[in-house]
Amino acid sequence: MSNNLRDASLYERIYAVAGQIPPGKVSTYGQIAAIVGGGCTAREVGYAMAALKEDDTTTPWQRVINAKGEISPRGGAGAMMQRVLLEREGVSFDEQGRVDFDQVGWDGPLWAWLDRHNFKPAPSLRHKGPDEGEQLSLF
DNA sequence: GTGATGACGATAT
DNA sequence: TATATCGCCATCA
Repeated sequence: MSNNLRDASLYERIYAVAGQIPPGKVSTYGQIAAIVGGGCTAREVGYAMAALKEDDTTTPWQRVINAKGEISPRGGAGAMMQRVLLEREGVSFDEQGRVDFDQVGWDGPLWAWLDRHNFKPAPSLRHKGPDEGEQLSLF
């Protein structure tokens, strides 16, 4: 794909944002959609993840979960593998199989990264991070 | 071109 | 808090 994502397909942009989630952190379908913008909804993000090959290692699909903090029920083995991958990164689940967003929730990419890749999220999401410069405020 | 589908989300009950 | 319903919009048949 091109370095400049302005002309990239919707899926490519979704994968690019998802790829910014650091190990040990998780994001939600709605968050990714809000960052990508431009007619992207949570459903599209989920659809994009479903389109990935299961053995894909270039996109951290396992770090994208639903807004309830649960791994999306996609039928059996895949969901369990996703949980194992996250636990390997240090993400803990409670008795109900949920994660704590206060603990492992992703704060979003740096604004400089968004600008460099021509993403245009709502300006209201913009704020000053503690030591990491400007970033999004998604929580 | 048209309708069905879906790794979702917000709201109502 | 746990279901039920409806809205959402890019793909696909």
